[in-house]
Amino acid sequence: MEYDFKKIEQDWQKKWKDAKAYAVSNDSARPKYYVLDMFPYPSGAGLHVGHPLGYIASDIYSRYKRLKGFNVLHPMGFDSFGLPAEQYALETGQHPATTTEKNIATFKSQLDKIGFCYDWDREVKTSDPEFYKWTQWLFLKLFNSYFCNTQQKARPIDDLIKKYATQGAKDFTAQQWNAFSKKEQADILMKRRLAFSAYGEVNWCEALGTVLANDEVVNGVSERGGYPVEKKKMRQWFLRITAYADRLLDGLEKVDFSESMKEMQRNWIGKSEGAEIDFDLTPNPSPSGEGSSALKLKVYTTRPDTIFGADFMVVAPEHEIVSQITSAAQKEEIEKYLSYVKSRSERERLAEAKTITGCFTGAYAINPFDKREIPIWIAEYVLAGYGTGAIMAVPCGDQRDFAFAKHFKIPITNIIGSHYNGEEANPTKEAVLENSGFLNGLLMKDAIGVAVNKIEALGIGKRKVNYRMRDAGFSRQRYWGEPFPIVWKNEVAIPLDEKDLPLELPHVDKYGPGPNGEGPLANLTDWVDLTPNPSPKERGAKDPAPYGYINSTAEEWKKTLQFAKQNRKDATAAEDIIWQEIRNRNIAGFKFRRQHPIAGYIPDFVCLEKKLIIEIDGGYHNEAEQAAFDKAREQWLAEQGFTMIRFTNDAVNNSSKAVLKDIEQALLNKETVSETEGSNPPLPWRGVGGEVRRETSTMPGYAGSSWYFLRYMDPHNDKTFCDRKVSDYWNQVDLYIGGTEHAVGHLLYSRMWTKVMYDLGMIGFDEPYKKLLNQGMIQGSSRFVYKVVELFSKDSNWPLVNYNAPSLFISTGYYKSLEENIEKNRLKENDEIFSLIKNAIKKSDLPDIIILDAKIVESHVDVNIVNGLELNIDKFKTDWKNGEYANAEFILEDGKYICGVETEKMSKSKYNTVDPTDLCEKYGADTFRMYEMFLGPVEASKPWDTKGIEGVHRFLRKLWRLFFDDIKRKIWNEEKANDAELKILHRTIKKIEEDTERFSFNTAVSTFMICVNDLADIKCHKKEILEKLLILLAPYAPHISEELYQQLNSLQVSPTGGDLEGASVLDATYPVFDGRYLVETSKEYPISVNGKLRTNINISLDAGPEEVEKIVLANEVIQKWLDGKPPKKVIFVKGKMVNVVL
RNA sequence: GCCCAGAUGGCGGAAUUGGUAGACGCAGCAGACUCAAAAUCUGCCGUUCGCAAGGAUGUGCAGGUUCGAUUCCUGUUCUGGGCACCA
Repeated sequence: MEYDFKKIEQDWQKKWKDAKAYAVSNDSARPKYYVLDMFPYPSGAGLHVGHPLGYIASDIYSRYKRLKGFNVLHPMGFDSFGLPAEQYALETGQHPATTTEKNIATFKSQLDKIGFCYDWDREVKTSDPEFYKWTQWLFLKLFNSYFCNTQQKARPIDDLIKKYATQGAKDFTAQQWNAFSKKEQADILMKRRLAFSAYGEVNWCEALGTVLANDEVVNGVSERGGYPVEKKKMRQWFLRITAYADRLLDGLEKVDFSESMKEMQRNWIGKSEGAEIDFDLTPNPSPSGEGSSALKLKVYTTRPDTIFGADFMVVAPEHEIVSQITSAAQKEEIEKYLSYVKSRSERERLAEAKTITGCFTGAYAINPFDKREIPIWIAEYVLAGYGTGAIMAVPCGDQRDFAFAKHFKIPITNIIGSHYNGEEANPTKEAVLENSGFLNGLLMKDAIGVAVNKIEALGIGKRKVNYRMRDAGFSRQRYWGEPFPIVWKNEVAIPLDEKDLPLELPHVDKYGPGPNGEGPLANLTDWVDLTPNPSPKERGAKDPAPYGYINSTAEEWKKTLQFAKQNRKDATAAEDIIWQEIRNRNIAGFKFRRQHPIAGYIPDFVCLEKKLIIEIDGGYHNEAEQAAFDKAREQWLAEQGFTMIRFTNDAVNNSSKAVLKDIEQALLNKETVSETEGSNPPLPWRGVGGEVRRETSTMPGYAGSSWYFLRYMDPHNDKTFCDRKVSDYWNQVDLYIGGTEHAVGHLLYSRMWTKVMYDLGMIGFDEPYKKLLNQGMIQGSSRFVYKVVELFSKDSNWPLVNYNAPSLFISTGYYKSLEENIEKNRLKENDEIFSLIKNAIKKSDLPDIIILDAKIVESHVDVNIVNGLELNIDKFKTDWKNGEYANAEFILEDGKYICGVETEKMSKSKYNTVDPTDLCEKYGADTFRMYEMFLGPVEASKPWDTKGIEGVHRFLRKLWRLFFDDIKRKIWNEEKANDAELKILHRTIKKIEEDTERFSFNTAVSTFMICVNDLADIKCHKKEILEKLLILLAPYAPHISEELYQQLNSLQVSPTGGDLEGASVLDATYPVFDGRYLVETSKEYPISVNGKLRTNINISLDAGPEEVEKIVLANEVIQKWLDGKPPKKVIFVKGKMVNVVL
């Protein structure tokens, strides 16, 4: 029987699905194990071979754990909010919800083809309202909590409010607190909330009217369009992650992450201990001034011991003190510098470390100890956000300060004697201080404490622990993210009630930015503005209207909508007659809406395009009260540009034709208004207050991913984000697999959220991930072709040939030599490439002219039409770029077109992506899974190369042939296995188990190969051996293992499904290793002389040192090396080796 | 500039604790089977000297520790990844 992987894989994927083989219960007697992958962003490009690397590893481990008797949770979902979908929407007009849904479907079908054991019933999607309802809910928890410094944990903000109201705080008494206005109280509380709002700087691009990410800014201008970008302060949301800095550091001790990963997080948090020192300033911006001004400059330093070496101060350009201290003389310079800095992104300020820039303010600080006047500079290398935004620069001890001093010719004070050589700074702490007043003679590291003590004693500074980490910016001026459940009322943030969640992301038609740098949501004025209607009185109406037609609050607006709905149901006969006629654009092609609220009013029919309202009036409109209301309403609507025509019920009942004629005439008489204007008539309260607005920014990508691992546990719970009993059962993620690119962002945020949830008693653990395994990045291997575009002659600068059709491509070897030759200016008429090009382009006038230069364009070509390095020319002609090069000509090497290669990031635009689905089609999922693992260690990054996949496929076929012969016969037997066979089996069991446990999947695959090779060599077809091998293999190649296991045991579950319990290899009993089969009595010892292997001798393992030495020295090869002399020493490591030292 | 990781045949990689360097696979070469192809099987396969036996050499480079180093130490070069110039 052939190994028909297609049929086997299709069948089993269906059977497993039907039997719900991967359904996971939250209730099991077995021990739990939670394996999690970092969920993907469902990009439009679909899955490429880089994605599944980690997924296959986690799948193997999950299946292995299941065989070992664990209840394994191994879910998958999608991180489906994000910028790319929004960008795509901006370009194509397709709604992100639509494209995202489509992309997810593609991803899922691609994942399913690889045969993962996900329980899809637990799928989560961060953009699903059912999911982000809880993201918003958790945000409210963060908003309603503060970090208690005494208890070092999050507590409900209500506790703090209670405390303020009863005991007050450092800055105010309880009495004062209670007297504060709501706004004053809110502002104080905002400074403590874990999710808080404050002003933060963003990259603002005026021309695009939008906020840009750091990497969208290049050289101070926008990446797209090249418009100027500057910093702008905007209200933003933040998470107070800095409060958790110490606990995030401490937590690293108890998790199993790689050391480098922990190191990265430590560096990010960047805890440092130092001191804040207040420096007095000279009153006048000149060194001759005396006394001190009231202003002080607060600097942060980790090296207070070097204070006597502070030759200048550097203040961040954004620092507020700059404008206050700048001298008149320096004002112009400073302003010039400030505008330069404003145009620089933080990333640029970081990247160009070599350029030294700065500007003197004209002001001087005073060294508190020796009263030396220290010039104050501003420079972009000091950031406002870190420490105090100001440093004391010690050029002899800090390389950056040194470079700055040299560049601006600031004299350098040496405080470390011979440790400073004048050539470069020396950041040592081991030198003895000189020129340092009261610190003279002290070792620097001892002086730190002495200096701080003195500073504190003088009251000019204090010890201070600082963190490099800043609070996490949590808002984005974008559309495709979770809306904030926040309403702003008179500048106070009011959280939505929990029962109003989810606050669904409203639909928009346009994805461009809103006004004033706000996100697209700001364009939805109806959605944003919740300012209550003015009361009828405020509006000038004489009497309150009946039937709630005029509303005063948002709550009443809701009622209006309900009213409209009810009105539609309760339509009069006359209304129905008209509706039948005008619906579906039946009257002159115009669209009418029925009972459509316009602000607080509900007209019977309205055509928004024409701003035409039709009222069909009953008798009560004659009553005085109603008539007054009608009048007021008509007047306001007229102000908004609406025309109203009225008909009585009777008129309609008597002659609907005439009524319709009138309506048509009215439509034609009026001008059409633009769609936006028409569909969004301004509400009556617009401009009256504008005080109650929804938050229009959305949450960033990491919001959902900060807690998604909990939702998998209890994905359908509509009472809470995750039931406590359930999270107690599943507890931490035992194994988390993902890339290093999330080392700091995602991992730190989700660790913080977990700690908050733990503090608030919502879950029972404060670290989300017990063990983290980093998968390496699979890079793309790009292929290039080289097209001749222009050739230049010796005598002219003009192109001799503008070579376009037919296109000419030259093979890489020629391209390389051509490049080289042109560089050396020695391309000769008799060069091979010259005549080749000549022949190819068949230009008769060419021979007289020496080609001096050629313009050859390198371009990507799809890796999938290249075999190794050889371009498939036929496919290139037919498939590439829609046949653009059908008539192309090629200059070949040895009859082949060899492509250029480069390793780059895998990306659709580089045509270097390989679709796993294609490989699964061609070789099967089992082959694909094993090949990805066989490629190398999971942690290692490597370029993708499909070349070796054949070898793995051959291995599976060879396995198949242990069970079936060429003519489809089963060839396994029930014979008892002999020692040799058992030895192979148990050696394999041991190695596979060890390798799987240590995630060394590549060596496990080669172990399987060795095992199958060995069994084939000795023609072993015994069920006793083969069955156990299949169970070992099942996590790696589940389909073939299941098929053969079923055949071997004649199980065959019905294709329509049913219970697989006990009948599937998925739940077989994992073979138990028995060391007895591997016991050896002797070993082929390697015998070295002076560490160099000379021979092997088979010696009993029982043999002791003396016996071994005797045997070895008697050996003729060793005798030869000894040359009659006795050895100096014989080293014997039992069971390992022997080394004879001469 | 700073931090982290890595460097082994033509290629991907193995060597788990300092103990036979190159497992396993790809590619290549030679052969068997076949009319032929595919598939399969067998052998060879770091470099170099040698007919061979055997020797020399070899894990980025230069040193060191050791009876013995891909593994440990020092320095160095290059490659990849990260970064918020963090005082």
